[in-house]
Amino acid sequence: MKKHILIYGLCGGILIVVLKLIEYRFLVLEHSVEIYGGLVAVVFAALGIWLGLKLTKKKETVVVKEIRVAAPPFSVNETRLRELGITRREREILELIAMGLSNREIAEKLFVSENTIKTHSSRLFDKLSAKRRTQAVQIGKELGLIP
Amino acid sequence: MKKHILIYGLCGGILIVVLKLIEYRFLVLEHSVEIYGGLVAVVFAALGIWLGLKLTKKKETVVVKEIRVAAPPFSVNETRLRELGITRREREILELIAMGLSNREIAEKLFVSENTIKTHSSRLFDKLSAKRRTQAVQIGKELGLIP
DNA sequence: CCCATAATCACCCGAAAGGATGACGACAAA
DNA sequence: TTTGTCGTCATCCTTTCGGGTGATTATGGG
Repeated sequence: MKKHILIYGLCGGILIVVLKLIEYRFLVLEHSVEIYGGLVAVVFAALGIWLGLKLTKKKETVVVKEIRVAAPPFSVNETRLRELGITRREREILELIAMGLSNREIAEKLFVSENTIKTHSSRLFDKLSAKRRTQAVQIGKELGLIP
Repeated sequence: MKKHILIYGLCGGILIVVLKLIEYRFLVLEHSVEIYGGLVAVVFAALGIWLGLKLTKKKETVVVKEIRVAAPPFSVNETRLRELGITRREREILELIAMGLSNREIAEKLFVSENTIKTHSSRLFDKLSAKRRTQAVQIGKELGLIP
């Protein structure tokens, strides 16, 4: 900032000197004072505008717009799955449970017996420390196991 | 914008006239030309700065920052609640079911009998066309009844 | 090839959930 | 005042869930 002011003053000084010289050598006219004033005015006005622009140039107003993303991308938390020792089949069944299917419906969907689903879900609940399927769903969502 | 330029020019003219008068009446000194030039310089520099600021004032650079919000604000879909004729109590119980609580736990939490919870949930499932509590949760989330 | 793991299935039993129905008091709207 | 909704509670009964235990079959890694 001080640099600007220095340059500014320097320009003024130089200008005055230059004008002085010009006045005494080439512009010895009738209205030299008016011309002189006009020139000074023009030059300093230009400098002022330039300075004004300089001063406000970097003042970008950062408007932070919070944009809600429509479809938050979901990816299965594989790490947590491994941590808890949950198998693919178990995770798959958790997903179907979250969709509101009964054990029988899941069994039919996967072409296996209902007992199989029961064992899978039992082990799943153990690993998730869940006592009910609704709780398993809630925990599963929290851990990023299901969308 | 044209108005600004007009004012600008007008100021210049008035200034010159004023300075002329001053020069011939009070400031008949040795370095009157320098003083005159200096005054003109100062005034026009000020005007230039002002003009520069004016010109760039509204040029705010809008930077759009996309921020993924951790907790998307949730508001209950009252309209859908009314459409389905779901009461406050029923919605409240749906929320507790979604949290993974059993009927007994909900009953204890709300200081009512377990039978009451069962009636509420039964009516709720009817209104949601759900056959199971897990399904009710899934539908409830889809309809924006619960977060 | 053998072993560990995953997936499959069965049976039993108790607990939880769900369906149907009836009832009662509070409270607000008509 | 009557009517309707809401919240409450109960009883009976069926279905679903969940725990426990045991067993068989693939399948892939060492």
